[in-house]
Amino acid sequence: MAPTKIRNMEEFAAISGISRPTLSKYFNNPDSVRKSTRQRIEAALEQHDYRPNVYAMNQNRQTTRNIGVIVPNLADPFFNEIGRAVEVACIEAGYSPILLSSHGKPELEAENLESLRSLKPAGVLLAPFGRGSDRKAIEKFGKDVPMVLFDANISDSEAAFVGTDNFQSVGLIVEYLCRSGEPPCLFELETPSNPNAIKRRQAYQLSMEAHGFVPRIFQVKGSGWNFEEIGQSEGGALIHDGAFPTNTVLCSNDRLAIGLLSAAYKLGRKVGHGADCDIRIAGHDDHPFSRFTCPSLTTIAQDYAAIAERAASSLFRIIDTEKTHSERDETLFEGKLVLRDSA
Amino acid sequence: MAPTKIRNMEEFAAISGISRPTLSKYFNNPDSVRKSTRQRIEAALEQHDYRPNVYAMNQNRQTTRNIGVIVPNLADPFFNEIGRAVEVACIEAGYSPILLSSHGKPELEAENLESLRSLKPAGVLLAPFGRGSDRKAIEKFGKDVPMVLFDANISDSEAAFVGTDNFQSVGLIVEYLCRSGEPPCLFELETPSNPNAIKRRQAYQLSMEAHGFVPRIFQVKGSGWNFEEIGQSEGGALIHDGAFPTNTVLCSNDRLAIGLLSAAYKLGRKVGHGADCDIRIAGHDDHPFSRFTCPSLTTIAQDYAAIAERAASSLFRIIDTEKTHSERDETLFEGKLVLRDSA
DNA sequence: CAATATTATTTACGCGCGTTAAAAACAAAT
DNA sequence: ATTTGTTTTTAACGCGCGTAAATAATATTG
Repeated sequence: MAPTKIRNMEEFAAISGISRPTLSKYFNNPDSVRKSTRQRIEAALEQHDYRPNVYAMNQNRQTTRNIGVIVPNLADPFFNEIGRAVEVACIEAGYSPILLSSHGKPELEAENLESLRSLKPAGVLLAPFGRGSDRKAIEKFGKDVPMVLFDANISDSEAAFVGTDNFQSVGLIVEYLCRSGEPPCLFELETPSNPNAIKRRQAYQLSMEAHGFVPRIFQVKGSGWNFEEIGQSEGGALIHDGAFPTNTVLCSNDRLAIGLLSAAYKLGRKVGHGADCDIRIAGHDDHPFSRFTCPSLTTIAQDYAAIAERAASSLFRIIDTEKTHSERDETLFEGKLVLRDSA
Repeated sequence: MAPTKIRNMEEFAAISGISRPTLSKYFNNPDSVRKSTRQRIEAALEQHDYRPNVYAMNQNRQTTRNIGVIVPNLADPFFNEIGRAVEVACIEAGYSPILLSSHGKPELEAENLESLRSLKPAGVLLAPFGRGSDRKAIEKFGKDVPMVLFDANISDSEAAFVGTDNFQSVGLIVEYLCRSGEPPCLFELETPSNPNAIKRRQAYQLSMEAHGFVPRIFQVKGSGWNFEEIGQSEGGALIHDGAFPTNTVLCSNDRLAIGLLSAAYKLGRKVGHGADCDIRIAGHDDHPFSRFTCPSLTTIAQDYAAIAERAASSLFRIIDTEKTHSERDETLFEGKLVLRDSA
């Protein structure tokens, strides 16, 4: 704001009357200087608006204050929300998050990891694809950089993991569906792109057997991220053919359910738990749009906020203690049943 | 991949037999060295996998190969898609895009601009809030850094702009609705967060008058980005009260329409253009979910790809010619009518 | 007030690369 | 083979900051 433009820390030292090493300390951690000094610096800062050169700052550091956050697909509202929550947690802890999306392409995941490497991040929060992930690349990366996995786990990985307890959550909704009507069939992809899908299938089977019912699983062709499309076309075909042995369908995730709802509507089937309804449809994840589907979708809400918060704080702990892999810890949060109109 | 770890360009020069200045030239533009040299470098690169230190590279540069991309809200699928398209265009042109979301908060827009500034970007692609934007900050930024606006324009700005011709697109759908049934009312927010909404309202009025109908505009309370919620609650109230004078409602955007569809469903009104339908609902933007609503949504598709492509290439031209603001050019692409089941 | 602990200053080096100028090597063309 | 034009090498400086060691100044304590 002042007439004189400050070019570097040297000049700012001269104009503020504070030595450069002290300024350097201040910019790397304001609390590392005495209060009176801090106030003098901040006063000068308000008048001259100088900002240290980021590139020069980080060049000699072996590690920066950057935190890389990688999600498989930002276009998916689930990852959008959880990615955002993680970002906020990082900012609050004084780090600079860098949110990267792999846009549904597993090969981009490894690329993102590599491009993060050159940014010398203090740590990385990764929501891996699972199936499609380059496990070796991730494993290798985890050895060099503190890393916490979230949402999707990678078995036999040494990295910490934070996610939802699919056995608990699926158990919850299966129990509800069995109790309130006909036992559910499971509707999912033939080649699930997400390891959670595998856990959910197992959980469904276990849960059904626990209630004395025989599990009925319907796997449809299709891969990738266009779940709604697949749910609509393949799921619609199943409805049309009367393939489901009961009137209740549990979808592996909400996006499939949204497609299935759309198909049911097109076929003139009334969805819901009323006496006049033809079919019940439930999902998993509490997708932001699930409240606005027709009818609104009964589903399981994951605890986005808790997962993000915990993933971030786990990472910070690892960064601080420099113990890249202490005891392999795995934190699972419970899902909550969200009762709406579709089931 | 080789046993020896290369620490810096000096070492890579030694091991590859190429002088450091030549390597430096190569990394800044591979085409600036002779083909035979380039091949030697690339051969060495494959064996030793060395990557220049990004921070050291950029420290002495006044401008980098980074391109900042700022959108108001990545959680909105529209901005997600167009943001991604812009990213791809930048990568293909050899730049490193940095995609930032303001998360629906106008104040974050200015912050993002500031944090970009310290990254010394070669240019910035900005989709501004419009109404809520800090116009002065944007104007000032545009004087320092090459900038192209997209999606939403800022009047009396000197920056180039690329977007959709709302007059054309709204004219198109109004014409269709008038021709195929009762003339549409307009459903929108009282305080639109996006300048496109204002243009669309004007376009609606003009278009209705051109067809000899009197425009009927319904503005509901609510601001922010929870369009579906507002569409559902406020729009639902309007339907319930029989406030709409005709059976056709054009929504200012698809997300409002999705909320309105949800409300109509809850109220038991059949949406569509069939003889047995109670109401027609149309939107604007061709939201990714519009194909899966019940019924599927008739809307206007913006040409995402063209807008992104053009915004990026405009920016590159400005960067190359260093003429920050040549003739103020404004490029508008046409929207396409997407006929589905809702209207 | 003196003794001690904490914080700031001075001085100086190094990081990895951009960049330049002059010299050398190389390629193309007469 | 010589000239000319282009590319590479050599040598050297600087960027803005981190960081370390020694010294000086300032707080804290009894």
